[in-house]
Amino acid sequence: MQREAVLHPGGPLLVFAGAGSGKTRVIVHRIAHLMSDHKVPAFRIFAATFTNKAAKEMRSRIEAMVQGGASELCMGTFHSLCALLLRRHAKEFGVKRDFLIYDENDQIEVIKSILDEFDLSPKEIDPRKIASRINRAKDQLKNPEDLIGYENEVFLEIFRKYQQSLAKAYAFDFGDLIMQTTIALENDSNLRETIASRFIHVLVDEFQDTNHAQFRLIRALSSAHRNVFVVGDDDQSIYGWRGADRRNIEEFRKCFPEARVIVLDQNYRSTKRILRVANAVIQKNKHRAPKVLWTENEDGDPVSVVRCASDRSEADFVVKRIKEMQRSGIPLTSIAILYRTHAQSRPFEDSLIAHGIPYRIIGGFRFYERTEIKDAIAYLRILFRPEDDVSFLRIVNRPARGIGEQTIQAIRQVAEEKSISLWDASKELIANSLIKRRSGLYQFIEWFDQVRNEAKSKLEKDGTIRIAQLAKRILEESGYLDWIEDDESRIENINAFLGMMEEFQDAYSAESPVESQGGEWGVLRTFLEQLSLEGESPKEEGEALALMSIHASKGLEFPHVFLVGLEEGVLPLRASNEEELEEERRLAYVAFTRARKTLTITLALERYLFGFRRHQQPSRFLWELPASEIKLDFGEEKGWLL
DNA sequence: CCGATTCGTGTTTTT
DNA sequence: CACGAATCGG
Repeated sequence: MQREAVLHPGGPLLVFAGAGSGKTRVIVHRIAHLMSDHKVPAFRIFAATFTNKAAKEMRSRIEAMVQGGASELCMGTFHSLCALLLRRHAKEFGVKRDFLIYDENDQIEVIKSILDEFDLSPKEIDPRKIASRINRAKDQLKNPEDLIGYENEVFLEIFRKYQQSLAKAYAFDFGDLIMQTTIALENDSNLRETIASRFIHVLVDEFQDTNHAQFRLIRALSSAHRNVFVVGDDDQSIYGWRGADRRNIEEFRKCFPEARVIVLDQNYRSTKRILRVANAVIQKNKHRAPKVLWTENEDGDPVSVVRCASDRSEADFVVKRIKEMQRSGIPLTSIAILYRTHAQSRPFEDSLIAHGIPYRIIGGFRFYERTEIKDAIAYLRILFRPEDDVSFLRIVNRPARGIGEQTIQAIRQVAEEKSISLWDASKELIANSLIKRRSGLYQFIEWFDQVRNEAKSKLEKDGTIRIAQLAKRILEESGYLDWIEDDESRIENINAFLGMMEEFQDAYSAESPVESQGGEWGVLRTFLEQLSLEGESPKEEGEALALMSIHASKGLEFPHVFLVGLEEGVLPLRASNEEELEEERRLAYVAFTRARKTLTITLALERYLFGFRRHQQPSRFLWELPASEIKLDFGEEKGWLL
């Protein structure tokens, strides 16, 4: 069946690919096949993946199969691909080529400013909830006007203001990237013709986790040729909270009635026992396409279920088990600990450190989310885009320059009246001598303007500029470094960040010396963009154990998996309705099916949760495990509950 | 206006 | 527990 999918002659194809059925392999081979046997030029293939990391891996696997050209593939997340299209065809899309990308933190800051302006405290209205509602609207390709009558006026007013703020800063949020691209393609038939006829083949991985906007994008992109190849598994849809719509699978069949459907239900990854456990659990979901994965692999060991007294002893147990495995020659890289929430990693980290076992946390609190790194980024963004109010507010008084509430309000007022950015409003105040020459704001604006001008003229003269050097200068002259000098780790982080910039620029100028689309600030802009789109570059070195959330484990596999915290309130974390419960169950399913050889499930009777020590009930999912495939382990105590 | 301190609140998952 | 917001003295 894999072969059928790879060699599919053309037209729409829907591949139902169960966990471990060789989904990635099929996509990789499919692309390689198109390139070498059908002579499809790489740049005419559009392939959307779930993460940029996955794209990178696939790209290098394809590179190894075809001789060269894989670097030309348009492959990445929907967000990166849309950013690419919008930039490359900025004129046709009617957008500014140098747009910034706002991530969720930026969104929250914008919303907070708006709430402030409306005299609403963040207590009455949760900015995160607003952000989420805005994002969900965009997933449906809806703007505020489309929602009149469906959403309350206050929200719509905030939404409108929010869009204005982004427009002023020439910024797009994640939702805009998809929405702008899709709407333009749908409404402008010339543009659609140009773009859609360029991409002869459209491939989509993890199709079950696409949202409605992404579906419409796929439809528009494949309108010319209908060579659309989607791969997914409704049982692994775990991003409903982010707007993913599993109905896209049915929608696809409606929209492409001639589509061929191929089912990959042979699993090549796990043992029979692990698979039986996973199958048994997922079958409890009512809303799914019926299917049963099978395998020719060996039976393997029973799945162990271990009850521990507390979160601490759960961690100690797992670490003890890992030490035993290590002694018997199992490499740490073949083991993973999976949990529902990042908060659960703490006790494991403590225990691993105590035992001197190297580990790596995937996802979670990221480097670039540290305050000092965010500050540095904000300085760079203001340099590149003075109209970026979010960054302006962030650093205008860090370090303290005597610019407080009063001054900010004055700037805000001018900005509001003239409908300009805070930066321009500040300049306005200075020009009208409403601000004293000796004031902090005056000095700050003058100084920064000078830095920007010098950098610009240097760029014009030399054609290039070392961004790390520039950043260093800014952080020094602004007094930021002195301000944090007592904090050793912050200084270190800043230095690491500067190092990242150096590295990035070397790689960048080696890769695209001439073709640096995006104007004179190309390097800087691309650097900032990568930061918001994919976070820091992953440094994967050395023999280490992996810790990650179940979400982050999607698409990965490990010979040995520990799934921890199988308790009510942890997994399932919430189950206020059937829809939510089923998504939690799919999460458990995804976790089970990461394991190749052994799967160990643990739970604690007591754990720290919400600041309290709480006694925990075993997860309802434990009762769904087939007794014949599992081995109960009583841990330290007696009196098993099941 | 600054910075330190206290207070209170609220906790998923991520492009 | 950890963060941000409110508060207060300088």
